[in-house]
Order: sequence, then structure tokens, then C-alpha cells
Amino acid sequence: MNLKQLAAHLNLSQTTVSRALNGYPEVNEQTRKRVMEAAQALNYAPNARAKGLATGRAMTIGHVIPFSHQHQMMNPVFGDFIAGASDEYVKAGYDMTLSMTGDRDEEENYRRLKAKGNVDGIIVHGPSMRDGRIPFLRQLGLSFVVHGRATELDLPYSWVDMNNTHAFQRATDFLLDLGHRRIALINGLEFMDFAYRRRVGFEQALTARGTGPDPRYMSAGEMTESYGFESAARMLALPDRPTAMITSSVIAAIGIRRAIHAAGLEMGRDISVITHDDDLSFLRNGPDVPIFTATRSSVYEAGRIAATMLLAHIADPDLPAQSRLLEAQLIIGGSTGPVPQDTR
Amino acid sequence: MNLKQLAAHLNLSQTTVSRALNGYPEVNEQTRKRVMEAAQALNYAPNARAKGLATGRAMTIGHVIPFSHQHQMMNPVFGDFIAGASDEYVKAGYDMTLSMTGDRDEEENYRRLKAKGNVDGIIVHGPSMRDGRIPFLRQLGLSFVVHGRATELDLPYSWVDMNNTHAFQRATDFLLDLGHRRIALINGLEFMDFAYRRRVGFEQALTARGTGPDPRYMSAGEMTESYGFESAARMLALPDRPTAMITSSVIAAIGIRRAIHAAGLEMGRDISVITHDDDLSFLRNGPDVPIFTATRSSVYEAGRIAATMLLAHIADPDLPAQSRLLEAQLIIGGSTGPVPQDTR
DNA sequence: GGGAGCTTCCAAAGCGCTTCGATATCTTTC
DNA sequence: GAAAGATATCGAAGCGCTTTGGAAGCTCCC
Repeated sequence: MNLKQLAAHLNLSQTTVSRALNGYPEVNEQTRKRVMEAAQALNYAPNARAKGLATGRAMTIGHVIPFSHQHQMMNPVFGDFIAGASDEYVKAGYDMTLSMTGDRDEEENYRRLKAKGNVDGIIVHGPSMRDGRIPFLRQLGLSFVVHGRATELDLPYSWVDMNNTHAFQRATDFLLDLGHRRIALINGLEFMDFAYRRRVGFEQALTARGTGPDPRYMSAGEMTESYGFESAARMLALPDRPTAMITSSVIAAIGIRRAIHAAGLEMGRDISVITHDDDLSFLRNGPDVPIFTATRSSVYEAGRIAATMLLAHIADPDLPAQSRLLEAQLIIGGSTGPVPQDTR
Repeated sequence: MNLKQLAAHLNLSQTTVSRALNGYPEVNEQTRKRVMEAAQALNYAPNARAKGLATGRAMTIGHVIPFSHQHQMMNPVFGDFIAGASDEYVKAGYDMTLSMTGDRDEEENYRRLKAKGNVDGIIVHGPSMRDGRIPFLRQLGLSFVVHGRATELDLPYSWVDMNNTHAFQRATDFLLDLGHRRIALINGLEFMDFAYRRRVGFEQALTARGTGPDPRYMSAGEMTESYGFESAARMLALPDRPTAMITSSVIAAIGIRRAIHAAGLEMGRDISVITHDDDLSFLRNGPDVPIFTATRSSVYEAGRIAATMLLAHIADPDLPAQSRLLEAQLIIGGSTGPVPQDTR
């Protein structure tokens, strides 16, 4: 069923039917109603490609997600982000396409995406500190919003990010207030912007109290359970082991918890742990009482905000770059406590 | 840059340029080369919408993923599945679109997808035992492949699934061989086909040894960490607590591990645990030595297979329904051991 | 009663591509 | 050397939609 057939069926011209369906004013309300009903009954939906060709708008948003084939690693945050974004797309009548991109030929990927014309805008995931995609996309003239930021770039562009620095500063301060002095940071890969910023927040808090960060208590790696375990195990084996640890994801925190148990210690009593919690749907930090004390910021929500921002930019390309900095909550769970007396 | 401009630039007709680019034989190799180079240099890529309109093929595959807004739950398996599928799509020049669908208006969603014509086929995720989508899609005449199966449906359709029944049967047998008799099943929601089949495998193994399944040792729910924790904690509090537990996901297994520790017991010694492991990239079951004894089947691989199958179906719609049953490996990790003497 | 001003509808062009059918040029064959 | 075949190219139609620029039919008012 296409427009032509529908029009013939209704004894109307394609023009009128099209206008009726798209809400143009110059069509009699009664005919519009008739058209709408017929469309419904005959199960008509305009062909998206034809529509796109005619209007020049694809009505779809692209998500380009970096998938390292080297590490075969898919960021678990991604699913929830997309779920949030999707909610907004659906409301606005947009579709969503995904493309995984290897570490190579990133730019080519974006260029083709634009040339093929099947997206009106894209969301950039997982920016590094000096992410080459951002200047490239600006120059390409494709609307985009970054989930995260690129610290070293001084260009206007739109982004949605959580305040990583502040969150980790607060987390560190919280531990310092509890009397901890030997605080470890088990961070993500630090060429990733979010991880870099978290380290900065961590270091600032320590420095402000006259405690320099100790490299033995710091590690950076891909946020897996075993990474958390190994980093923590190594640090716990030190003669002056840390009394508290901060980490970047719940998954790593779970590994840390395992290492703490394996060392015969108890989390929250012997060793305090704070994690960042992206509030992932399949990895809730406890049902009501949180397991881990955490800095929490919903990545689902970030997805919604980024989508809304991008749609606004597409609607009005002259809009100046927007940004939104989300503050993480510091929620207290069972994984933190005062520094144990004997190790003070 | 469009075809017309490119053709003008080359002093050729659109026809010839189009044919050169699409590998038709009736064009001089020298001109083809010239065209290819110009396209490369001028950064030309055919407009996907126009191409789709002309050919009637969208060159994109749709993934419809059920997102329960009620539970706000996104299946973590999804990311890796898609990464696998995407690998195949890229090779074949296909794009991928995602649509999340609420619990309502599923059918409407598929119908529109078809009517709008922006997919050539779809992958159906998370089938329930009597999934209404399957007969509906068949009748709709849209190519599709199901990730999983619908036990109660007796229709030909294409699917890729792992042998859930057999995997859980083997896992149960393995525990029985170790002397365990009180074995618990901490399963997913059992209207989901995979969970139902796993229960069947579990029960079959028990029955074969003359041990009927005990409802006190069985639970079904959404596979979260806290669900694993609570189910396990409840069972461990029983006067005759289970000596072993089988569960459907690593995330739940982590919760079970926590419950075991909380009860002052040790996993692998006091309580054995086997989990199913989807081999998710961000949730590896230990780097080399697996933490959990597990039935393992890569969902990334399932994605690749499903994609290949769907592409074959699209290429030749007359192909009969295909299917592929993947056997899970049973890998031995540190979470299982012989039944403790005192509880035998 | 006849333009002015609305309202309501339509014909046709155009979006960027593929592809059918035709044409022009060059070889081959008897 | 003309017919036949092979090779390389082109013109134009058509995919299903939107949208511009009318046009037809009304009402209205002097």
C-alpha cells in the first residue's frame, strides 16, 4: 500500500492525502479525518526512504559505538544509554541506527555515514581526552552530541557529561573524613576522558589535605571484574595496604569485594570501597539499601538528555553548542566505614 | 556530491557511473577504474535512501529489543549479541537499526517497520514460550531470525539457540556426580523460553537419578545481583540447605557468591555453584582460570550466526527455515567441589 | 453580476538512485 | 564489404514521497 494507491482509493490526489496525513492546514477537517481513517484501516505508513529522499531528512539518529576488536570489549553502559535515548527518539518520530566501529578507519566511517545520508545526527560515545572525532565531525558539518567530553579540546561542541571530577573529589573527601589516609584508585583506562577526570578529582581531594597520591595505590585498566580483583589483591598485599578504595564501576567493585574477602577481610569494616554507579538496569546496586557506597549518575538519563539535545540541534542547526553537566549523587551504602583503629 | 555531479565531472552518463560502481560487467575496466578513483577522491558514497528507493532493498536489518518499561530492564546480553551480528552486517554492506519496544503495541511496531520499509529483515530477541511475534511475523512476510525459540510453537521459522536443556542437564549431572543431592535452581523468569528449557534440563537430570526437584530449592526471577543474593540467602537459611546451586547468569551468580560469604560459608567448598556464562565481553568469568564453573556459550557468536542466517534468507526468500543449536561447553572453575561430608 | 478573497484540491516537478531499452562503435565472419 | 555479434555507453522512466504553483469552487459585498 503506497500513497498513490491510498489516494486512488480515496478519490483524492496524492497531494491532498499527503497533506492530510502530515497535518497541513489547507485541508478540510472532514477529508483529513477520512484520510486518517483510511490510512489506519489499510495499514498505510509512508515509505521512510521515499519520504527521506523527498524531504532530505533521514529521521534517524546514528550511534557510533567504539568496539575494540582487540579487546572484544563492549561497554556495558551502552545498553542503558541507548534505552534512554530511544525513548526520546520514539517521541519525536526518529529511528536509531547503530554502527560499531573498529579502532581504525573511524573517520571514514563517519564520512560515509554522512555521505550515505542515512542519519540526521549522531551521538559520539566514549571520547578520549583529545578525541579526533570531535574536530572532524565539526568540519564535516554533521550534528552531533558527545556523551562525555574531551578535556584537551578547546572547541565549541555539544555534550552531556557527568561531573566526574567533582564526584570523585567528593568520594575521596568522604573517605578522608572517615579518617582514611591510604586511599587507592582503581580507575578505568586513563586515556578515556571520564577516567582522567576522575583521577583529577581524586588527586585534588588528596592534595587539598596534604596527602599526595601514592602511585602504588593507583591503577588504570579496563573495568572488568577480574581487573578489580587483581588490582585490589595486589594492593592488599602491600605492607601498608590501603584502607579504602575508589573505583570506576560496579563491576570492578565486585572484583574488589572478592579480593577483600579472599584476603580474609571484610568490606566496609576493614576496607572501605566506593564505586561509581551508572545505575545500570541489570546491575542495580542493591534493591533499596545500596551494597556499595557510590557516586551515582544514571546513564539512562544521560541518554535521554543527549537525545533531546541532539534533536534540538537538528531542528535548528544554528543553535549554539549546548552542554549539560550532571552532578552525581553520593549515596551511602554498606561498603564504607571509619578507618580501622589498628591501621590508622 | 551526488551521482549526477560525479557523472558530469567524469563526462560520463549516470548510468555508466552507477554501473561502474556497482560492478556490472558491461563497463570498460579502464573507465571503471577512473570512476572508482574519482569516487574515492571526491568522497562520493551513494545516497542510501535513493538507492533503497530504487532497488527496493533497505540494506538494513532491524533489531527489535524488548525493553520493559515496567522493570526498566535492559538485557545485558544484548550488547554482545549485536556486536557479533554487526560484524556480519558490515561485511555484507548492511546497516543495523534498533528499536526498543514496550510491552504493549509490539505488533504495531513490526507492522510499521515493514510498512515504512526501512528494514529487509529483523532479529527477534528474547522469545517467550508461546511468542505471538513469531506467527505474526510469518504472516507479515518479513524475513526474521529468532534468537532463541518458542517451545510451544509448532511452526517453521528460523532460529539460533543454545541447547539450554542439555546444558543444564549436564550441569546438574555434574553436581550429582560430585555427590550433591540438594541442588537449587536460581533461574530466570520462566515464561522466557530459555529459562523454561533450563528448568526442564535441571529437572530431567534430577528425575533420572530418582531425586525429584524440590520447590523450596527453586526460584525464578529477573537475573540481577540482588535477586541472586536474596534467593540464595533464603535457601541457605533453610534447615536442610542446598549444597549446590545452579543459576542462569553470571550476574546472579555474583549475588549468590555474596550470599554464601554472608552466611559465613565458602563457595566451592561448602556450597557449589554453577552458572550459565554468556561469555559477555565486560563480564568475563575470570581471565584464565574461571571463577565459576559454568556452562558457556558465546552470545557474540550467536549474534554472528543469527546475522548470517538472516542475510541468507534475505538473499533468497525461498530458502526453508534454518536453525542452529549451539552446545554449551561445561567449563570447570573454582566454584564447585564434592559435597561436604557433614551435610551429605 | 463580477471581481476579491477564501478554502480546498490538484498536476507535475524533483529528491538521487537503478535499470530497461536503445544507440554508437568496433570486431568478427563468410 | 555487408551482415552479425560484441562491447561500451547513454536517455529516460520509475521507485514513493513532498511541495510549488496553480486552479476550481465558494462566499461575499458593492
